[in-house]
Amino acid sequence: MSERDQPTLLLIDGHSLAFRAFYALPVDSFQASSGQHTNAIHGFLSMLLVLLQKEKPTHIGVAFDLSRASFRTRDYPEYKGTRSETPAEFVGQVPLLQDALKAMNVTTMSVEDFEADDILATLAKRGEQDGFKVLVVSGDRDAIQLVNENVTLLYPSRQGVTDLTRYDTAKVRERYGIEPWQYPDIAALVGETSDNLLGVDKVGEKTALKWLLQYGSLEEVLAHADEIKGVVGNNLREQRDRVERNRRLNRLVTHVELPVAPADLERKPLDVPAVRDLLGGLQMRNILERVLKLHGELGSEPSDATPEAAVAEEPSVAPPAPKPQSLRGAELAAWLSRAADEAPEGLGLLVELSGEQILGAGVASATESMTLPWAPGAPEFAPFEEWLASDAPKLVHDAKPQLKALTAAGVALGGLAFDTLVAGWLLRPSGIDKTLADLVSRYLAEQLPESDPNQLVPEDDGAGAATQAWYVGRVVHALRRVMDERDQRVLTDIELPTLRVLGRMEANGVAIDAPLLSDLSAELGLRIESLAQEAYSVVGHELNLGSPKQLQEVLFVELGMPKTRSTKTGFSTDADSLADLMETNPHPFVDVLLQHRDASKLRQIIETLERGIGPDGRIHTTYVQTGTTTGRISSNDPNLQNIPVRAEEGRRMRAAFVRGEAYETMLTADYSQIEMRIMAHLSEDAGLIEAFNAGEDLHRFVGARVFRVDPSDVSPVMRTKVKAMSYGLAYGLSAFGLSKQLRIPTSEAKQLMTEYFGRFGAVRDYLRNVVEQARADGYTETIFGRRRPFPDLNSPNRVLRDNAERQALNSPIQGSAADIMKLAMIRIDEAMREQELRSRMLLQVHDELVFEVAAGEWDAVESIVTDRMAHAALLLVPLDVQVGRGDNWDQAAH
DNA sequence: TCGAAGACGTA
DNA sequence: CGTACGTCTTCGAC
Repeated sequence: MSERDQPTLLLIDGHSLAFRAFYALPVDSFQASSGQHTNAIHGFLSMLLVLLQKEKPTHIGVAFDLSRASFRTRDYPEYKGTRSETPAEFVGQVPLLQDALKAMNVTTMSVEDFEADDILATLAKRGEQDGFKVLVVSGDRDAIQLVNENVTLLYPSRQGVTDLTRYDTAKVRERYGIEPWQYPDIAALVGETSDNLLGVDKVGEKTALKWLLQYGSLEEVLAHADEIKGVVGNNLREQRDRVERNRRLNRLVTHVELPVAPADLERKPLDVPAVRDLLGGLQMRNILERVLKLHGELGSEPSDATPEAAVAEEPSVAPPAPKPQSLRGAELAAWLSRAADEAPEGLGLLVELSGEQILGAGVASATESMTLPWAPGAPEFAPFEEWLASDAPKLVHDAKPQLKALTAAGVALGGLAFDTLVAGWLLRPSGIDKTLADLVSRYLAEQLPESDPNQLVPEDDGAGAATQAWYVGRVVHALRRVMDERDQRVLTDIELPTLRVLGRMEANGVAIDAPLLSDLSAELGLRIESLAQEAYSVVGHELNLGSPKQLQEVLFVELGMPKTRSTKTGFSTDADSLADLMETNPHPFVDVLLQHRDASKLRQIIETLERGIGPDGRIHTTYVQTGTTTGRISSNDPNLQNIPVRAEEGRRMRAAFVRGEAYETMLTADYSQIEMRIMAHLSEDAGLIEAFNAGEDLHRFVGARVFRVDPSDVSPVMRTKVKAMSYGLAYGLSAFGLSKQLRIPTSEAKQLMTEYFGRFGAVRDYLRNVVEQARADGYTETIFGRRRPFPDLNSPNRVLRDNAERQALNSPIQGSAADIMKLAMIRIDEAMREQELRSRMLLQVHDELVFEVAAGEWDAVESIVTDRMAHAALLLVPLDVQVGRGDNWDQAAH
């Protein structure tokens, strides 16, 4: 038989692969509307499909464990005893997976008293004898012993399931330095943690391999155990029982009695209706399509309809995009009215833009789409503008720029009912789904057709505006099925109204005193130049002060300074490290360098701001509503949320943010200690609640409790320490971190934390509880129901897990504060519009808002702002709002 | 030209 | 070995 004609037998350990899939794919993302989890099924079938395609096996079999009990557990009851309870979400998927395989006409089998790998071993051996090329897929390393010139093991990698490492004889030799059949000898000596098999103490792969190479086999190693010196030799002699037991248990059985022979496992065509029924019912559209596609490529089963026809009949398979129509005038009015009536859930809408310029629009229902070569004001599209302005629900992807363009063109947009970008972010705030195409692929398991940039709107047969609008509507449909009422409320009550407010703020912009900025920039330029010269003369040569690499050379080599904290590429030259250096080794170079850095940073910020000033003399930042994991808003292009404020020079920069000419003054309003207040609310800590209700200086109050003194006796040092501790709490600060920040010994930091938690115990309980709850739930939640998933809380990787714990601790606090600020903004905006004030909201910096106030409106604005901010949420402690007034941002902040 | 790393500004 | 961001510069890979 020629190589080409040799039949290939694919043997899979079903349980172990499905289990890998379960942990490789997020359980929450694969769920049918019934609540049935499908991630393991999905992952397993993905892997199977890849294998069918790549390996083209002629015969297939999948073996499952019947239960945990087997002849091995009778021999050694603790076998696999350390494995924790199988998650319920997984257990429920196994029978469904078996059904799916049955529908695909793939033989599955289980045998009482044996594990799946024994079945595979038996079939592999027979298959080899019968002339098959055998592929074994198993996540159990013991399967390595099966490898030989006719048998290859495919072993799943740590992360995915579709990523399989191919172990043939050569690969095993390369990886383990032995022949495959010797692997159980190594494993017997080393042990296998996952099977609860202890090996010989202090013996790892290296030692085991050395012995095997020296004596030739495990038997010989044991026979010569007396000759082996040292502690390991002793251990081997004392623990040879373990080795013998391990070797007994890890030998796979090749004589399991089976009802089938390899030849019976021939690949057969699918039972198409059964496959559709099962996978369709589980809403696994993507997998279903792939299965049917592969089936079609097999070209079998002539009795069934062609795959294309089958797709059209089956509603769970992607419908083709409707051909866009193009109507205008009365016909358009009639279409819109009928489509809107037929789709009470809303119509997809896309306003096509080039910058702020409107190029056209697309509208779509579930079955029809409309392309509009529309320019605002064109009479033949008047019905469209009326529909836009009406309350009729619109479904949009990334509505903010479209809303802004419409507003700028004098067109109103009413009834914004859904934004797929925002909703996608609410479900997965870690931010992987950024485009409509991402959402289409995740939630519809389809590909958004490529849009042709050269294509004009009317000829819309790719992803033009109409087709995109149609996809938006379908994504909304899919998203609504995965969103519960809580998700929907966050979207409707918080995010969509916030989107409108942000749009207005961006359009408003903030006026800049450009001459003030350029004066400051020039002054800084001079200072930077002279500081650089000074630095060069101190070290005796020129260098690039902005290059950490060159700085390291000068600091640690030329000047011989002690090494600082190490980084990936060497040693740190950051401000903290340099400050440490100044303590032990004061040197003029370090001092000059720090000043130079300071001035350069400031000038750099100024230059960025100057580039951002528009023709109207104002800076229009962009607020990114979907840019953070916690619910905060971010600002970019330019970022106006990191304008310096701490240093004196920074304040001069803020003084360049001024009221517009038509306005009387600026108003700033900020929440004081909002995160600590949220902490008080969430933890219900009596002491902290009292602190806020007492109305006394928070840190003085807390200091008095922690140091057991009278509030009037809290010294500035005590206050600083307590303040750092309080702020650090919400970040998961450790004693080490606290000691570093306060430059005090770790022991003192530890002591401080102990005292603090002794007095505010409910805070500690709360913080612990948040993490535990998140570990159990897989997510955290803010006061208003915004969720953030935390897949890493159960990670075996400690760094990942520790990071996730701190994030989980911080998220409800930062996120609730963000929610409160958004609600306040919505209500302020609403009240200002109701009262028809000309004053405008300009900036949001997380806990601060900046307004410009029109003449005569101060009292009204101040009262609205204070009231709406203070009452945005009802907590166990009051929300304190500080308001300031001035001609510019700096002045108004005091 | 791009991305990573380091640095640093804000809440 | 403290959360959440955005932007700049340098430097090495492409």
